[in-house]
Amino acid sequence: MEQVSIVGELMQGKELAKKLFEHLNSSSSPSPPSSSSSSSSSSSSHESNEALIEKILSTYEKALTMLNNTNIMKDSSHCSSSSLANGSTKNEVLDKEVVAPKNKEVSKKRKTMSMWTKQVKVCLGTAIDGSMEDGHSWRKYGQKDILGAKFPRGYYRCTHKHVQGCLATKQVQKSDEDPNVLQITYKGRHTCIQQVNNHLSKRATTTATSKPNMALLLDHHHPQEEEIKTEQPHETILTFGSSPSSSSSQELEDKIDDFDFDFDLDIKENIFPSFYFTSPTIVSEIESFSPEFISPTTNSESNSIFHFQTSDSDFSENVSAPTSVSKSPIIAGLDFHSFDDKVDFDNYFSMNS
DNA sequence: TTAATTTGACCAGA
DNA sequence: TCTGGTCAAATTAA
Repeated sequence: MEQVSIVGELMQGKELAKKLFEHLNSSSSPSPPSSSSSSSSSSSSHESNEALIEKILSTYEKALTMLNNTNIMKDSSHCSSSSLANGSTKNEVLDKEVVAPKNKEVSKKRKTMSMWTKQVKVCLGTAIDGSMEDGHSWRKYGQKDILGAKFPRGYYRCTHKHVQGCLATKQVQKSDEDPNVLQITYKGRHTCIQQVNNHLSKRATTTATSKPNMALLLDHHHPQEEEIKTEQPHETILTFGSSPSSSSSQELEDKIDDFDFDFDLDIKENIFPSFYFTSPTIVSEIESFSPEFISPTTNSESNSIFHFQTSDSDFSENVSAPTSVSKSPIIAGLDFHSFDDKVDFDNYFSMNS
């Protein structure tokens, strides 16, 4: 039914990505542009790149919207206690993206904020302090006893809120049923530049030390970041994307610069880095297409998450850190690489309203 | 001294 | 009026 058109959209996206890749290669000067000076390239080239990016996003959005339409709340019940690969961490992912995004407008103050929740299983004694590493620095700004809940809810905002106007917040609350489970609800997206730079610098390191993509698959198992890096509302799709809150041309330009930098690191060297979905709904939907469509993870314990690739666990917010290592699958013959953390398919999928 | 956390008060939506 | 979310002063930690 819709699968054909979804695949078609994805194929189109791939073609556009190829074009963009070629475009970037052809337009790159002998000396690679720095992240801060990449915007100095010809404006026409820049514009066409932008147009390509928009097309790519459009195709992916269509595909994901189709997926979304055919897969609403398919699974929210399974709760695999997937162990971490190295077993050295104190935290453990219980489930990811357990709750579908709640796009209800919570209040006037945050009426445009998308929400999504994850559950994280923690060891006894782990405080409900929201300090579990998820790639962001959070500052607690409040705590409330919630009616009907055994445990108080902690409110956290991005540390860079005041400096950079980052509006990302999260709420951390122990589950009533299982105090070992933290329910973390994220709201808003990170717009803090430091966050982006962290991605890039970390990934730059990774890329420099691990040549092929496959190398990225197997490395970087940061215990504290095992848990989850899951984000973001749909407006995050690209870091330079269509966030309503980051619509200024300067921001856009900055982010495009970041994007260029990404290509320097990732595309020019190796094609696109891979991505992986974190939402079980996406995974199950894709898997339902065809057994051959995706080669599922071989990890038997991680049945709730399908990772297209585990790569740099420092992808921070945009991707969910894997609980286990899985190989990079080939989707319908596509070498389905994407723009790394710049493209958040998961959010795209889950946050489309 | 600076940054982070705590906690009571305030605000807005239901 | 109740409740959840946020603010901001006081407190604590680094």
